[in-house]
Amino acid sequence: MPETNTQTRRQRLEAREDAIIQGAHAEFVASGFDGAKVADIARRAGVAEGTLYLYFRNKRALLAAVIEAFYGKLTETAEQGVMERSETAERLRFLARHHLGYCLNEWGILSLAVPAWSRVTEYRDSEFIELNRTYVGVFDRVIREGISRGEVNGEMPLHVMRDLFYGGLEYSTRSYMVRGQDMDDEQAIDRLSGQIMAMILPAFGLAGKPQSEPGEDEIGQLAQRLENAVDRLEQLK
Amino acid sequence: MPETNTQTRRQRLEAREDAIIQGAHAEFVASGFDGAKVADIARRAGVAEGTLYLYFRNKRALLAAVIEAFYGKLTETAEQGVMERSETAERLRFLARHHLGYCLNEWGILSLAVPAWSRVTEYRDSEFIELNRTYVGVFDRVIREGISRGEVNGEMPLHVMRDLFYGGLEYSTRSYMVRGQDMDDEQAIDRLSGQIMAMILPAFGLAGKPQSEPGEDEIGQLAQRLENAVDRLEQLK
Amino acid sequence: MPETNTQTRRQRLEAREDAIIQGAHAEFVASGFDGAKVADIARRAGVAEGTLYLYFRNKRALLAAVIEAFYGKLTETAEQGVMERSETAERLRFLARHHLGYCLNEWGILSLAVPAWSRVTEYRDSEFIELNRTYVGVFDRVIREGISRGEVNGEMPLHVMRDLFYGGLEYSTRSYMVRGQDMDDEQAIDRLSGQIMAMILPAFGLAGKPQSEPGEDEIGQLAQRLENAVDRLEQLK
Amino acid sequence: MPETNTQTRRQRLEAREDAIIQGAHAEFVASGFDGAKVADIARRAGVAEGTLYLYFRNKRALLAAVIEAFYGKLTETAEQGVMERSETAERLRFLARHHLGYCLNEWGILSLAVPAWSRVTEYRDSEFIELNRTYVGVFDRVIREGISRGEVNGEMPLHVMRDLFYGGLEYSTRSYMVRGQDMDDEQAIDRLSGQIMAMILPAFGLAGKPQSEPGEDEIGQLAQRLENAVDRLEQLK
DNA sequence: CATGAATGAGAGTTCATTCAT
DNA sequence: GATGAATGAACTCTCATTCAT
Repeated sequence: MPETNTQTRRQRLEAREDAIIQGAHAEFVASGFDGAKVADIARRAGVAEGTLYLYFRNKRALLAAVIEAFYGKLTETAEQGVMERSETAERLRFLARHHLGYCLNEWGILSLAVPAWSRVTEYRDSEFIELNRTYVGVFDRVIREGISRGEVNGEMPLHVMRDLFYGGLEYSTRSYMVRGQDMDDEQAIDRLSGQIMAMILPAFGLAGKPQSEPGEDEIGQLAQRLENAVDRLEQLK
Repeated sequence: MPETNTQTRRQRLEAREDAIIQGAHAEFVASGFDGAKVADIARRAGVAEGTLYLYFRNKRALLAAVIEAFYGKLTETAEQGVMERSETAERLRFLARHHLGYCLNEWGILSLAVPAWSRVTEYRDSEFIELNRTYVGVFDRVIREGISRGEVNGEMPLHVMRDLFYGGLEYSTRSYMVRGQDMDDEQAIDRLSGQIMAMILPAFGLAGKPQSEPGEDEIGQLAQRLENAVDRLEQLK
Repeated sequence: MPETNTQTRRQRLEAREDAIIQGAHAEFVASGFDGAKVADIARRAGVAEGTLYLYFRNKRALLAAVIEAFYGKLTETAEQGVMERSETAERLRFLARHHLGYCLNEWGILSLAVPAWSRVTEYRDSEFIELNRTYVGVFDRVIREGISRGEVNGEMPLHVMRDLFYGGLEYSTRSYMVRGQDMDDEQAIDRLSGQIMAMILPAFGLAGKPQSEPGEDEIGQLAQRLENAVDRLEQLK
Repeated sequence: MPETNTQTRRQRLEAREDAIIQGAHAEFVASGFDGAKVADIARRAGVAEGTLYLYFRNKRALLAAVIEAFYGKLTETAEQGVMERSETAERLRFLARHHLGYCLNEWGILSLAVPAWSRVTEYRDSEFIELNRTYVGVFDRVIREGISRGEVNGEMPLHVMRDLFYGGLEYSTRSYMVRGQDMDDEQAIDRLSGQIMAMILPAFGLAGKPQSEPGEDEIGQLAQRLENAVDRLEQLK
């Protein structure tokens, strides 16, 4: 009985903490750190304002918890997806889709950890940096293993590959969002990650896709396109 | 006399406006938008607080002015640098160094325009987006011309190339800053941009350095040029 | 059995109440009334916060209990010390040392009852006043008995003697604490109370100490000093 | 014109600062430091809450200003009153009435500086201590001069005399207020200070009132005067 | 009886904006 | 046009008190 009670109580506490983190997550995404009001976080979480401070020292600690939780989930699912695949190219394509998916839905969170990066002096930032480092560690391992397997060109610095990979993905998320979502997100993720990977994989030394090998077929395609263009021109006339 | 006066007065006003924008720029970079205090901006600009409101409706308008001025300079210098170079690879290398240089020194400003992107509803954002579009237009033109010249592989969508280029550069800026500056910035810029370009240029179809020696590949090049011509024809439509 | 139980239970309750009062005492001394946190009192007492409210209606009642307990002990020990002595001078010297000792160690508590005195309207104050009256009643009885014995000069109002006695002691405690404790407390108590009493006892009509009675020796000393002074004057010349 | 303007503006600022200090003074006296609400201080001063912070960094600084202003006035008037009198006994009687008057009307303020004394670690306290030291310096000088004139018995430590003087006065203020004001304050001041001084002056070696009638004690007096002369001679050295 | 998580009113403080000079 | 003192709404955080367990 007491055990059940304890169990129940502890569970309730954890459920509450989760609710608070979720509420904070939503509010931070919606309004940014400074724009987020503690009162609104509390309302979203369904608790009183004062209650927040039983779980987190202050607003900043709340942000830290949110980011930590987010990176935790991100890293875990990334790791899992990688383990389920064996080929390097496949793994990278998965990581790209995975990252892009989170970026698209929760763009705000990732950028919440960033502004702090500009003021390097702030010591708390190291916390976020560490989380990020752990996350990109998944990518690093994939690449290292690819190199040792001879699938990946090992001549270029790992960190450059990483920067290109994540930078390209995140920037294209922004671009996509700015263009305005004209297709559903699933499609967008597939398409965007596909395009990015089509450029990056070869750069990494991995054949983008075995796909159509260049050859005489290209000439055929070209001929086709020329004919189409001419058709259209004729119509314009 | 009155003309001189008017002239002088107008100049004085513009000088003030510039001073204010500069002060705001510095303060925004140092503290972010929410962290920036109007009082500090005024102090940096050497004017009274109230004076700011004679020139700009409110803090937000001040930010808009700062970003506009920044993008203006950014675009102008980019354009100029491109014009001074003729080869596509050279131009891209310049754009990379140029962008990286601004990123490194004024990281904050670029990110100030971004957070708004997450809240797509905010109508003012379109203003910043337009500025950014104009800026990256420089890159776009370089690429289009490169394609039409046959220097750049025209198979991949332009926006993907752009995302990879700017995304890779900005992400590596962040990485560099996080690692802690262990070399002076000039060196860092050369090195980082060099590494990024070493990966990107080949991906764009530009031989990193040794460049494609002319030879029997002429048929391929011909095909490429034909294809580019088609692209342009299609765009004309 | 039930009696034993009741007995045990009652004892437990009293022990708890005492623990709470002690904890509150310590916290109040350390932080003052407003600065004291109920949570800290509970921690010091080793009970839960809510438990405090089973024993005391609120924080204010807790303070009342603390002060009452403190004055109780103060009065009791004062009374006892007086009874163990018979001469008025001895008794007063004891009371001085006794009061000073408490002042030095528990300065905070006495002053906790005071601030309320400034807001005369607060009705609860009478409670503290009564406690203080009872306490100084010990002094009053000593004086009255001294007067009736002819040891004390009965011409001056009792309350003035009391004010001088306690006021002098408490003010010199403050002075001593401000100067910074440069001697151990036992010494300080002896010395301070000695000095104060040396002035007060004669004023009360009690010979401070039998000490050196004025006589012809004074003239000898004076002669000596005059000679010394003359010597020095001659040297100056 | 500009001078007049400046003058006016500066005067207005000073007037406001004074109003704020007065408002804070009243509120602090009425409610104590912790009990005082900044909002109420602002209302009493007739300014907005934010305005307070243009003049004083925070609530604590406000208290410091209040106490400083109070001690300033206290010291000044004390000094002046002393200068207008020449006999030591007269001077002390004046100081007593003077101190008592302030105590009676503004009891709260003096005690506001005290609670901090219990927590000796707080560095700001030294500020208050210094103010108090300056104030009692007036008393000290009166006594020292009295000693050098031979009017005051120089055998006892100065700080003990001081403690007795101020302690007695303040304690009797409290007693008086506790008893409930049954007479008007002017009367009370005269009476209380008279009673205290009647005990203290003799203890200081000053004949309370009737003063020593001249007579055969002439030899003793002569000795005293000689001794005083020696003192002064020694100090000249 | 005991607990301690939950509450929410209320505190001090900040700062973008205004307006009398 | 320029100033900067004044404003007051809005924020984060604290903590005495309550009450379901």
